[in-house]
Amino acid sequence: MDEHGASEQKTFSPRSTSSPRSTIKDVSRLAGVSVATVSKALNTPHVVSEATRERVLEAVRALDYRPNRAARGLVGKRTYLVGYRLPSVQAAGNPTLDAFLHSMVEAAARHGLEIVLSADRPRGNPLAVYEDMVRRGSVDGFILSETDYHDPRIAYLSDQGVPFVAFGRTSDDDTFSWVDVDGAAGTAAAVRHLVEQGHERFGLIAWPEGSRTGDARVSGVVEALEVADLPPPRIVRTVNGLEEGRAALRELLAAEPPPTAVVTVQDTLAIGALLEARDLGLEVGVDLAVTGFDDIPAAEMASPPLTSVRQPFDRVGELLVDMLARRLTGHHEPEGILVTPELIVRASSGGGR
Amino acid sequence: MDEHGASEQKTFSPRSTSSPRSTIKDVSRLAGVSVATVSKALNTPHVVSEATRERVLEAVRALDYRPNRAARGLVGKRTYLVGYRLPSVQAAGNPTLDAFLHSMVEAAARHGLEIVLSADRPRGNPLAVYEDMVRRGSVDGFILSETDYHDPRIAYLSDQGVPFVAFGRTSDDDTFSWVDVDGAAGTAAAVRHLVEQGHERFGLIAWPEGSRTGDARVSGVVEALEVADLPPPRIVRTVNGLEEGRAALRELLAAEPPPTAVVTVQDTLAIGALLEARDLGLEVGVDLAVTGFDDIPAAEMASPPLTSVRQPFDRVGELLVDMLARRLTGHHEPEGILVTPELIVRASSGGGR
DNA sequence: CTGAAAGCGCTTACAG
DNA sequence: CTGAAAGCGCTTACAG
Repeated sequence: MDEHGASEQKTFSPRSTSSPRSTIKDVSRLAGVSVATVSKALNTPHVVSEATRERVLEAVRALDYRPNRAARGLVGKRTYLVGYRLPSVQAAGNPTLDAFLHSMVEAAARHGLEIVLSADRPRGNPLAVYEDMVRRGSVDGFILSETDYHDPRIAYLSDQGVPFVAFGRTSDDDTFSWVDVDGAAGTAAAVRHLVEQGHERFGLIAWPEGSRTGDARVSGVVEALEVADLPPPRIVRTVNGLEEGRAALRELLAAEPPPTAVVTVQDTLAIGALLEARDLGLEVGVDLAVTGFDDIPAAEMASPPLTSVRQPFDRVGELLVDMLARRLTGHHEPEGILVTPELIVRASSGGGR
Repeated sequence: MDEHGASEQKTFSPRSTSSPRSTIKDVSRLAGVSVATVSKALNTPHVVSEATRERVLEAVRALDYRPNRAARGLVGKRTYLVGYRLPSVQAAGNPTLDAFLHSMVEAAARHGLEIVLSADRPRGNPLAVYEDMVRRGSVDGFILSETDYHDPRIAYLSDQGVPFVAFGRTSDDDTFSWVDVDGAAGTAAAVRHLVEQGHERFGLIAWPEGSRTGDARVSGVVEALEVADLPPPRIVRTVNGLEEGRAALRELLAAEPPPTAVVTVQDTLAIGALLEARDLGLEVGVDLAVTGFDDIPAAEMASPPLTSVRQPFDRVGELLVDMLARRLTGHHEPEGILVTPELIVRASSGGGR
């Protein structure tokens, strides 16, 4: 199936020249100075003479020396590692993990940090994985996502004095650093856009009450309609899923008179509504408007393409890492940054006379 | 927006009891033995007496002691860390990163390992990030994905004697350990399924020649048609994208007579074809069959739902980590595991009289 | 079976 | 400005 690589393979392995990694001792020997001086030339260059510094740097280059991570961490009490627990898979969607991870990893690299992954242990103490990393000193701090009301990780890490930053606030007087996406602003933008199209009767497909993220998205709809002096939305609450979206739409359309615009808190629900509307003989974007949230890849591929609210995950990841890097270098006052999502208008939100 | 968390926040921070992490010395003191004995009780329990072992374990429990990672790594020449470079974002799709990462992280945890992420540096030496980690000894080994013909990382790591395993073979006589998904088997299964439906004229939307993954998927189609004694597919080559899929379908349908079944090497292309077919007045699953590859979330949400080939990323991640863990504990013979993907049949592949 | 000692590769006071 | 020394928290020969 691929004869290409077969014969050339050897070309790439020019014998094991495997240079044993060089240590600070090798550098000191080659530069003719003590190891202490090498260390200083690298970490606090201003305390060594220029001549010395240059000879050291030259030796470093010649040997392709890089300080050993473990040794550096052991004496410096720093690992240059940041812990991040992957969101649970069933946290439906996570279409966004990709962009989020990338932005974190790249920002981390700029600070000389790396991201270490962990996963939730199936059932059992949700703190276990954090306790473990804290106690073995394997990271300098954490980035938290999926924070919710009363997140126990926040109490634990604060208590232990371990630096962390959170994607998501938990209350209005948070005493830790966070970055959050203004979900209410996102759904409010969708509502305003629909109102401009002439829509007056709104339906809302939402999650069950009690999740920080979901509650914010609902409040954005409710408040934007108040501002527009329109009646509140008819709300159907359900969990993520295509079938759930279909059922919710049916329920909304059963009202008399039925809504002409349906806002949803997540794209999968919106796409379910799209499919159901078509089966019902309605032309979405003409007879009925539908909007989603998250702008998952499927939104653009839907028919008609789905208007959705896109969260700037690439910025969020970077902001979080920058914030944590500040924390790790002494900056202690908590800070919070609220990021505004962007409404991506596509054909599904037309209609409304 | 969320008054819930505000007041209760304090409940979770019962004063900073921040126990300074205990060290092996604390344990040795509490257990009344030397630190060497503590280390042995933990690492080579059979060399200490049962009584001692128990007293040590008790002290460990009492102090919630965990060996410091950096110290352990420094002396043991092991970091218990595995490096993984994220696939480039533009590697369109990666709908699968999520499942893949999860399975790797969870498998790693079972081996006492953790995954450290890195990202490709924009332009520049693609090996730089690996060289850096190797030279600072920050990981025990690597997991490679997106391997392609003549992957320079393989030569570099082999040469340096750094353990690694690859998601993807590069040739037939690979001298390293790999796990690969049998892409040819995947598209062949799609073809057989379509043949069973009565299809005889096939179109294939593929990537440009020269990618390991793409070439395998094409060969699966070609070979399955040969076996079925049917004419070869008409092939249109293009890059990923909805518009690209639409254009490719138009090109295929321009043939005389046009194909009744279109196989694609990726779901986005397939969904583009689906949308174009509808615009052309064709009913997919009746007038024309279309299949995809990857089973991205959008496949299920398409209309009609898209028949697609699903790669078992959750298994792949685990297999890779298990393999690497074996390598790290002395097992040296290279091994290869070929995993078969699964055809997920949905409505888009109907028709064919 | 147990412990004293050396050492992993660094950094950081501390003298000079 | 430079270097000798101590020490970070472990593990691993080596004696006893």
